[in-house]
Amino acid sequence: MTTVTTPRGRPRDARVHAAILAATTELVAETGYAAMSLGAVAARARVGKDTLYRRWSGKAELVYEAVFTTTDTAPVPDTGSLEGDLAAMTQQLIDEFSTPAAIAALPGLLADFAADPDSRARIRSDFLTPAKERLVDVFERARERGESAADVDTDLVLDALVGTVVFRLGVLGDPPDPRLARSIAGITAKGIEAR
Amino acid sequence: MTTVTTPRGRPRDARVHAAILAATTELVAETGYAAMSLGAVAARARVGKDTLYRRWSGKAELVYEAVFTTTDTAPVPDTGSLEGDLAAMTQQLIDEFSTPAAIAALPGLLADFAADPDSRARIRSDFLTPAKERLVDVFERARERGESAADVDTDLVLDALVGTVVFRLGVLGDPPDPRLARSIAGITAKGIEAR
Amino acid sequence: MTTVTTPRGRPRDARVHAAILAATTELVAETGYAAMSLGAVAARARVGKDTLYRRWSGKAELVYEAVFTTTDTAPVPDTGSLEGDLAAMTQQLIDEFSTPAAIAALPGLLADFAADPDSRARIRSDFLTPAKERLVDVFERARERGESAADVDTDLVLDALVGTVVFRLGVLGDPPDPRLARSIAGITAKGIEAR
Amino acid sequence: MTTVTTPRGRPRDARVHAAILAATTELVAETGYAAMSLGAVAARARVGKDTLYRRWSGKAELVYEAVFTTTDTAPVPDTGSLEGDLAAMTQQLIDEFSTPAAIAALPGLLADFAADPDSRARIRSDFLTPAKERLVDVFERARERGESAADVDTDLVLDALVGTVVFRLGVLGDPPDPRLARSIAGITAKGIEAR
DNA sequence: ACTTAACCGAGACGGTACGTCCAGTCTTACT
DNA sequence: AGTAAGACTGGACGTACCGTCTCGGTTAAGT
Repeated sequence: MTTVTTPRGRPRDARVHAAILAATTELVAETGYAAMSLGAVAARARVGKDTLYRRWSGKAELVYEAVFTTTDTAPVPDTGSLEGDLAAMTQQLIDEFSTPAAIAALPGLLADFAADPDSRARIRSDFLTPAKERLVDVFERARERGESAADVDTDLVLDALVGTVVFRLGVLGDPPDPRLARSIAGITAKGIEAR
Repeated sequence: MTTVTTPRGRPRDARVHAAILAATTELVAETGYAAMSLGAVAARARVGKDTLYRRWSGKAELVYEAVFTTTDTAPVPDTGSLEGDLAAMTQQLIDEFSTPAAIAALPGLLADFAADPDSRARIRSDFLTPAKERLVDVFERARERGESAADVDTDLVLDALVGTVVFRLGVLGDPPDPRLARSIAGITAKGIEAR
Repeated sequence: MTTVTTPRGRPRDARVHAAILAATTELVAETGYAAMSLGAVAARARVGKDTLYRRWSGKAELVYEAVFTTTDTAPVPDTGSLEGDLAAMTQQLIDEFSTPAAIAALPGLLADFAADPDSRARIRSDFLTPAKERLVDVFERARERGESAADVDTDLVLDALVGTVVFRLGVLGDPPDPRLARSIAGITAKGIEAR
Repeated sequence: MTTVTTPRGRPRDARVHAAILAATTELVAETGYAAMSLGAVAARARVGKDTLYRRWSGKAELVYEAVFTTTDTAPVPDTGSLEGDLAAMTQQLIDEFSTPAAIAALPGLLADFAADPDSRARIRSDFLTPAKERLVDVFERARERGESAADVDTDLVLDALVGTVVFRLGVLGDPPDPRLARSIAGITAKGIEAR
């Protein structure tokens, strides 16, 4: 049972929250992650710096919330084949990482997260875990169809999908090729089935 | 024809060069990429800051030379199977990225490179191209053995190998699992062969 | 004729007033004038910051009321000699300025008042005027006794007494010497008489 | 014997020093002591903030050097009478404190110095001591002329002169009356002689 | 031997961002 | 309407780096 303490004092303004996130998304896309200062975000959002630090611990947390808060409403793909499902999931990943803000933010954001053990753990728990659950569903169905053996290393497959997409789009800056998802899924699915 | 201008004045001291690279490797491993300042490197190497900037354009270039200068003497693997060759190459990659300095440097270094179009191009030309040539050799031999079709997307395979390893070791900070190379190579090789 | 508007709503709580003044006196003595924030006063008095600003215009006004509200009940000294009367008045001044809170508050308070023309005028009208009236009485009696000529520059004498005491106790931080009042009064009285 | 260590590195630029002091004097006169920020000084002097903090520990030290660095070349007055000498010295004091920058700076500067024990000691040692030496000379001559007894409390007289002038000009903001020095000196001199 | 030009250590320089703190105002729910 | 709590804008603080510059002094190659 959670003790719900009645909040006291002036409640936080949701419009302020939204204005900050919007300013962050704009600025990171315009100037890049490293060149974006929190002072500039505050100025663009017409907000004091304190208001930023009251809600987020620093640049990384702020950008993470601003850029990667896909409510993830898309259903788990069910195309009837492992390869089709993997391609659909990879495409979802590419779509999420292909916005101008995401492309500009990704490498710097991951670098900042990687520099702190707690944040590193958050990548796994907050970002990868939901995707892994969807991937487990996909493999479960593939196993029922007899396409895949039971003991697939789901973590490795997920890390490979994410790592490949991040490296291509974020680090190398390649334009999002519409065939990319199918290519990746093709190799991966066949590699798993053939074991 | 390159005009070789005879250098005049005092020649650069090779010991200074080495001292800077050593200090860089130490500091990046101790404090991390972002927290490592060039002033600290200069102080540790007992060198003026100008001496750094005379030789490298900034932190990224310096760290790149200090950490990733594997003279790459290892021969192209030839184990007799595509899977074996891929596993050997992946292991070489993991070895290169598993030193304390490399793990600490990788995400921040890639972020800095990714932020500048010229540097981004250098990742392809300086770092990936040598690896790609080795990978082309491997695929060539596999094709001769009949393990693989002609039209393998070498770039994609390479990006996947590098991206996966970087994400695992650099971003997530996972300890280097001795079975990792085989796992990755297994899926990839079978995925390619099964096409 | 003053229009007495009947106050509407909840009347102000006198105990709140007292708690704020007490917290102010404590904090200014503990931390000094500049380091004392109104937020800290509010917290110590268990009061909202608005309650402070509703009653005082800022730090200077609040500290002034908290520290210098000697209801000045002491009678005008009448020792029978100019020197004795001046010594008594100077001692009253020293007593008022010698509390820990007053010593800590004085220089900063005067600086804040001095920075604003209106507040500067208030030093004369609110603080110096009552003292001047008492000093005029003293000189009046001295003149009747034949100790002093009619045209004494009362303002100058008062400014000299206050300025000297403030400089000694507040600025230089000298401990209050019990002979100080007599020394100052001695020179001043003889200087006036000898004209 | 003082060990003169050879200065290493780039020497400090005297023009930078002068530009900062000039900007400080201007700004403190324009905006007042409290409202003058070191950031504004740096901007006006076209200088980085670090350069300020490298030379001065804070606002108080900077303003002190900028405003109160009278090389004090004026000779010790020798008018032939104690009253005349005191009047001359008081006038020197008034002149030093009557510049726009000094008037604006004095109360806030004294408040900041008073808040720190070390700085408080510096008022005595750096500012008052030279004046005291001159005052001792004056009293010495007066004693030789038979105008004054031997045991004058020089510190008290000096504190009274300074305190009175500071209070009048700095705190109350009175315009510098040309008769002020004579009035103060008149009372003080007669008060001393009459003992 | 002497000149010349680049190298070198040290640290000052202009500039930008950091994260914290406070002032003074405003917005809730409660009394 | 007064009140406690605390969010809000705005701005100064003092620190840390960046990348450049300016010193005194060193080290070879070319004269």
